[in-house]
Amino acid sequence: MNSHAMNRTFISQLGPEVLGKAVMVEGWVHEIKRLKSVDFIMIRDKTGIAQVTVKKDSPLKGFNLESLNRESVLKVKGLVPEKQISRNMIEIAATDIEILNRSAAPLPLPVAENIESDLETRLNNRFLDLRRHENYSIFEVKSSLLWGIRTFLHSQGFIEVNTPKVVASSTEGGADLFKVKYFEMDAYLNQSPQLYKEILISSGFERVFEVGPAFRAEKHNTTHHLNEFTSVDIEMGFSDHEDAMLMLEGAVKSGIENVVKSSTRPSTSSSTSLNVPEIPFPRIEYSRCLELVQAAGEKIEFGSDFSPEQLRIIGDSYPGFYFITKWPSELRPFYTMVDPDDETLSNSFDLQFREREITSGAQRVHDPEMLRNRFLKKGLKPADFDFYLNSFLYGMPPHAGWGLGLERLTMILLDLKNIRETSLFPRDRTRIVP
RNA sequence: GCCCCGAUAGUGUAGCGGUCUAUCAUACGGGCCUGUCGAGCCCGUGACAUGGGUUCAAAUCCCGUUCGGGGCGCCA
Repeated sequence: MNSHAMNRTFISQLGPEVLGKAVMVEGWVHEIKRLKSVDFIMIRDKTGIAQVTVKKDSPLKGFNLESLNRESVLKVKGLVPEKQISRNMIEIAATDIEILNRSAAPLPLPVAENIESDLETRLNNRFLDLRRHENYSIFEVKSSLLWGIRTFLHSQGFIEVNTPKVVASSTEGGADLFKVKYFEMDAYLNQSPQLYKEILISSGFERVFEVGPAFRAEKHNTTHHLNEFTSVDIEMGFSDHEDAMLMLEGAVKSGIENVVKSSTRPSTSSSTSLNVPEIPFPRIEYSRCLELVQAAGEKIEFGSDFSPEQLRIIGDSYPGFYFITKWPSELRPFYTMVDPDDETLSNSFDLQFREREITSGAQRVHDPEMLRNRFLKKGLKPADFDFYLNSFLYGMPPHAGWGLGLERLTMILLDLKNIRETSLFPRDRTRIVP
């Protein structure tokens, strides 16, 4: 830290102990109020808002209040008066104001006003939108959440890895991939680190996790899908789906604990779900969910996925986090282990929060012959996946893992209506800028 | 990909055939004002996405285009 930063005080740190003392704060002009005998400048940094007062008779060099716009960047030195007149924020009597940079006016988006703008307008001017504390706090929560998950996984002997996002072939065959030019070759943006983290299990890493982008070229248009999202993935050797579920609920609990502990309280409307959940989460078998949904009068047969409406029915019975386990084999990707007791089922699970899916996981197939057959059954060419299959030929341990959508989890914790709010610069069907 | 819906000042909105030289709030510019704190008061600037059509008359009705929203499918 340099001497400049050391002189600066964050606004939230201006407490009773600074009364009568000289301070220096830096930030943006939140609001200006000019009265006859005194001018007020609300200054905002990422921690809070303070009121800078300038008496009309106080000569401030290099300072021209008349031409000062909102959102200009200031460095203010001043005295914090013993006698505070301001009712809801700390007051600083300015002795020196330096305009570090000016803002243009009018703003394309209100920062200080309580006017709701369309998400479209907000995203087009995201840099300004994020100056609002309630929006910043979403990313504070997301960061704390991830930190808590990372801490937990480290405590369980996982190491964090990074695998390629530019790949030659599809992971699961199903989801659409973004095609990119890679010199003279065709390549794709990876939809999941699945194959690579499994290879690392063959490499003897035993426990790995990765936090990285995943790309899905699906033309969905919903409030809970992004074409680029942050996937938290784990894979663990000598383990099955039960082990993976233990890790998952532990990680989620640890993440939320960290949010509750460290957040400066999200100012988002309703953060009712921000209680540390009890573990273990309920484990509900797919067949049980099927009964539940059928009992509610829905038409669904074994082998079908649940519609949003049907997930709502299940969610009503299990408010909070719960696992749906033992999914039909045919609904799962080729690398999913079948249930040895019932070939039609798989050792798989989804983590749900009410009607929302957050995580998908399973024990994986580790027998190369079985894997080859699964490829064929799903209509995939094993030859395209030699780089992956080869790692199964020379000693691949049984293993399991999961992938968690970080934006989904953040959205759920903060009860946000649109997943785009949880991505700094979301990529959806039509948006690649900014 | 399918099905609904929408587009009015910087921002968010009202208006849904003539009374629209278009409402309100806020921002912005100017002025006033016991230190304001969701400040207040006065004045001002500023908009009907786009092309065609119907009509004596279109922000308003119809069609196309562009852009956007929601739901479904698929998934994390």
